[in-house]
Amino acid sequence: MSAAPDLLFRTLADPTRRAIFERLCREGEQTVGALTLRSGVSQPAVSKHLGALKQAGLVRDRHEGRQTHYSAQPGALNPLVDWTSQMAGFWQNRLDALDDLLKRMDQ
Amino acid sequence: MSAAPDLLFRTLADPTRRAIFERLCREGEQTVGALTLRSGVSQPAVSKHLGALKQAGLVRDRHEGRQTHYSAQPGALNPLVDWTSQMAGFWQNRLDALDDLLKRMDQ
DNA sequence: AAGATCCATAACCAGAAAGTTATGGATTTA
DNA sequence: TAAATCCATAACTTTCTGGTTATGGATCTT
Repeated sequence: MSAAPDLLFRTLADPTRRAIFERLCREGEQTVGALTLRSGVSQPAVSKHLGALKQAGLVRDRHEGRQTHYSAQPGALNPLVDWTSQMAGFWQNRLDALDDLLKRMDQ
Repeated sequence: MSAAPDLLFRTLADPTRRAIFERLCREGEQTVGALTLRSGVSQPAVSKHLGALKQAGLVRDRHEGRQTHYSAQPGALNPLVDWTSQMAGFWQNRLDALDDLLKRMDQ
């Protein structure tokens, strides 16, 4: 199985980090400074969160002069979607199997 | 906005706990003892994880004599699906907006 | 060139969290 | 009734993690 969901879940588990990612999704590319302003934490904390998001593939960075622009990379959420539908799928399969069983018993 | 995704992400971030949930999804209802066997951790640890999963609404428990049966509640994953598609949606909206802008400029 | 700004990294601290062993209540078995 | 089994909780330890302040390199401004 892919180890991808693990890193994604761990990365998105922190509220501050997830809020940063959400802002990037909603509002598009932002500099570290802009993100820091409404994050409620210090600039180094934001930088660290951005590093974690980047390592999980959830954001990209683009250097421009002395500032760094970050943007969301929502395709990185795909393993999460896959995992979720897989879980739902297992569930559904077992329901189907039960259904089949009941039908055969009914005959 | 709903605080639901937060608890879900936090709960599913732990690999051991997620593995337990996955097994319940794949194989259906299990007792604590059965889950403990292939979990790699002690029985109290499994009980604690099951408690966390239950609090997040991801599992149900059913008492039968001295054993407790747990089963997955995959509907609890819905807020996760919602959150994910919302993020993807924001992204798409911004792409559309950009597209519109370019079209208008093109005129 | 000097000063200011932006950001990343280092070093450190405190609280959260996952694991353990010990224990006890409830139920089943002998 | 006595012993064994199942599970949850308590108490404790250790590790991980998110936060801070301090600092420095790079770039922009004056």
